[in-house]
Amino acid sequence: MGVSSRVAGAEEMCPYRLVLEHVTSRWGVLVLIALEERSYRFSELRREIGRVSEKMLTQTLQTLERDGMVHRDAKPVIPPRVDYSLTPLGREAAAQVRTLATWTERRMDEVAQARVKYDETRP
Amino acid sequence: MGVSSRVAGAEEMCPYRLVLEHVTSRWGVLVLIALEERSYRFSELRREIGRVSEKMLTQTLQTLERDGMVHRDAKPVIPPRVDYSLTPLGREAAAQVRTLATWTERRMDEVAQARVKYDETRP
DNA sequence: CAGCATCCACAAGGATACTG
DNA sequence: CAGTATCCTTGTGGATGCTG
Repeated sequence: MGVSSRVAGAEEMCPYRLVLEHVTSRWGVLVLIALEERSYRFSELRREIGRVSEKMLTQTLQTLERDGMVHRDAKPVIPPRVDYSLTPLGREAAAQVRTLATWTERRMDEVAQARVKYDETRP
Repeated sequence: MGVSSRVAGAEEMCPYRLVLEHVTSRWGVLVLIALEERSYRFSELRREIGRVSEKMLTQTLQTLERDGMVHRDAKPVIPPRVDYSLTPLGREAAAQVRTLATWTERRMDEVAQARVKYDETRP
């Protein structure tokens, strides 16, 4: 997910698929779910999510801000303070994503069972 | 999305996040949505989705099969015939993913507007 | 603190050729 | 037809160093 919203093959893809990918991307999901609870400062969010490089968090936040999902509030103070929160649109997205994430979590043992079956029938 | 379910950094990730990524992956989404309507043969599905490399489709199908979302029915005939369909678990996943996709599609003009605003306030 | 710019390694993913 | 195997290009994303 690039700053200018580039993804492999992005050019020939219908626009909504692009937004879908932003929202369901690796860090997109986590950012949305985190911000659904409350607003976060940059490095606060970084710690909350864990193991995100600064670069990826920045890119993710910018992409989601550009898509109108995230609101960025930069306070003109020193040292800089920037708060991130969800827009109403982002809030809807977050709810959907969280639903999917929760569903996945709750179905994990079914998945695990399926994997065992799959694996034991081949080398 | 690799055959053995590898993703960058997969090792240090909680397992459910991995499944979530399979389901929301580029081709995963499209496969699930397509198979929700009806079952497909391999190359039928390839045409339906469009611009998937054979390799990616194979990988995606195998991963989703291993996760217990997709059922693979290989008929022992010549020429080979393989039908793919959704399992009950896959059906649930597909419904969620489709909901999210539909939501995204319907919100596209809000996103578009947000982008214009975002873009016009910077070089 | 909150970023941006750069470099770099590795993995995703496409193209091609081949097989059961 | 439905894949597998291989090569090769591209992009993703981490690490580092610098700035307002």
